[in-house]
Amino acid sequence: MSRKIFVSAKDVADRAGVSRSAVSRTFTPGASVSEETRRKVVEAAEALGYHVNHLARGLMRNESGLVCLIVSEIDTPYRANLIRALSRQLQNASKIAMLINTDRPDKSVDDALRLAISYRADASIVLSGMPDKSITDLCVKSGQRLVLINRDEQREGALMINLHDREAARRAFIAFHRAGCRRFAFANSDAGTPSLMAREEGFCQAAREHGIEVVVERFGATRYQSGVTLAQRLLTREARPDAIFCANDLLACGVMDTARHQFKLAIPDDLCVAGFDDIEQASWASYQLTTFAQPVERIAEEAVAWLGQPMVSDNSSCKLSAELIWRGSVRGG
Amino acid sequence: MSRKIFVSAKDVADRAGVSRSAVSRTFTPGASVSEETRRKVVEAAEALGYHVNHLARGLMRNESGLVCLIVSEIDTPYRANLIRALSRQLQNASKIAMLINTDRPDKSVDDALRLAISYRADASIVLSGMPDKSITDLCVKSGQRLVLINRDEQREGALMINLHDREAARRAFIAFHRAGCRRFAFANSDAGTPSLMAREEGFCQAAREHGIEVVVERFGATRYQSGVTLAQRLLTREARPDAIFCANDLLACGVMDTARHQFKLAIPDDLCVAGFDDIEQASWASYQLTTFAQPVERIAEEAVAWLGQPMVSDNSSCKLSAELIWRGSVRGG
DNA sequence: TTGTATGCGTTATCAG
DNA sequence: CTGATAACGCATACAA
Repeated sequence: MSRKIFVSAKDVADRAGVSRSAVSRTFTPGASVSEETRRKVVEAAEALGYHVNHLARGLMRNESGLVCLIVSEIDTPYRANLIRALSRQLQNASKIAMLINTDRPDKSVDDALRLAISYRADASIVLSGMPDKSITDLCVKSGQRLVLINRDEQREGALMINLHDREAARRAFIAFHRAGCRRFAFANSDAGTPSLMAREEGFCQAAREHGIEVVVERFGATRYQSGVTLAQRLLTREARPDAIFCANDLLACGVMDTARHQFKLAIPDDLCVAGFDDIEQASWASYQLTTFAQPVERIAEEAVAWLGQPMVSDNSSCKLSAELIWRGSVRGG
Repeated sequence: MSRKIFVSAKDVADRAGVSRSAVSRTFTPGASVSEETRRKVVEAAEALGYHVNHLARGLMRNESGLVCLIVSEIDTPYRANLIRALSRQLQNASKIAMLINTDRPDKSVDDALRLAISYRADASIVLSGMPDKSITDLCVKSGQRLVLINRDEQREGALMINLHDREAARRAFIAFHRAGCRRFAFANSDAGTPSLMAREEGFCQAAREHGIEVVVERFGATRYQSGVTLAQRLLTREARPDAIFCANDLLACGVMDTARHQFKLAIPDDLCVAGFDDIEQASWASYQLTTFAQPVERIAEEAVAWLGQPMVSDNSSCKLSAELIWRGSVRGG
């Protein structure tokens, strides 16, 4: 057990020959303190290695400066990218990100939010899973801000950031159709996440309006390996699809690799593939995947900006568009 | 400005008809409290939605439960994976990760450590950059634990976790040599990170012992795009290399894609490639990259375990081995 | 086992 | 502009 010895404002005050209040004011932006006093305080603080105790400050101000990021599968390219953007923009707003990993099922989102409350986080941003209404109500009642990204569910007092998934999926269908594709498939995981389901429904809906039925296959986690399995199932069908829209890029990469290496298909000649997210790998020469870019920086921007605004009682909503990125995995363009 | 209203231990005490201390004891593991009192307290806490204020508790115990992760380029596969492992294992140890992004140069590692001190973090784990000695000394003097991963520099009182980079690089050379390769190259970024340089030196050293000179090329960030440029430089040389060892997998992916698509080379027949890290993409069908796996879980394990041990004054060191993963990008095996 | 009193480091309030 | 004093919510030594 290491007894930590931190230098306090009192130590600085003693050394500088001023009161504790003077020290406090020196480190509070916008407080009135004479140049002479400030100089003495800063000098003493420097010499002693003093740093304001944010725990105590948070206790007083009832504002910790902590923002809780609740997320699973951090190592997924899209998630990692979003976390990067969020942590950067939070820092710009003088806030600091607490990371709560909900990979383990027993560490549920509800527990994570409880932890956020314990640390008196100014806000929580949920990127994975969906918290229970009772716990989100508690957050809001406690005055904690709540942001739900791609969760697509109503929560009193929270900000919901979503994409126009259905519209994007519709555009994907049209692109395939113009490319001369005739047998359409949708490759999905069995996660059942609202945004993934919206893409599936939007794609099928658009096809139906053209009198075309889509083959839907769902399997496993939303990862590369599931894409492999999905491709094996889809490409061994009697009427082999010539267009596969994947719920996200990770699945698409698995589908493309399997189509090429196992089934010896040429992309886009034999098979057109599109994905969603625009992860870095989509632009790699091996894939050149046509996909929809999530506006990651915009999402982070909207979330952080909302945190700076005064609280309103009813729920806010923010709908953003995904940009179609044309690459070589779909003919034409 | 939202005035946050949290329920305090006093509120719970009033409702339960007991003293504040009884409430405190109920939520302090190992404190002596009667079953009857505990029941009343828990009931009242449940009803009111009470959560212990970790800020105040940290203030008292001088132990915040916060551990600071200092890292740049979070969206890189290897980093994201390490962060995932660390955050998970920290949670198992009842600690919580604060993420500090040092992407922006003005947000240096030193500033990050200062922030960690301000939040009275129990420890800081540095994954990127190298803090100044004055600031690490301050950390240690303040009783804050410090872990440096792959930083390869001595710091009083810190734990340094490193890999046997040189030995791994030596094994890479031997593998190439056995595969019949004759013209060796090393593809590095110009980041100059100790671990990257150690791999370069180890590879060159091993070659020198066989009387072979290695062509070394360094360029840009340690990312895919730099791999593209490096391949273009190396593969247009008069004596084209038939073996390229890359400082990490991201560079290797860029090198492989460029060798195949731009230079129409077959891997491993015309060119053998190996990397380092064993990121997920290395196992994808398009790459099948022979590489060295960083023991990510072990690294996280060692770091977290060390945090639970009593502090010692001198510095600790932990050297781990990277495991050679044979795949198809090198002949033989 | 329980309650009372005190202190942790900070900021806000108020008198000077 | 400055200094004293009262909170903030919690844990603990001590007395009961």
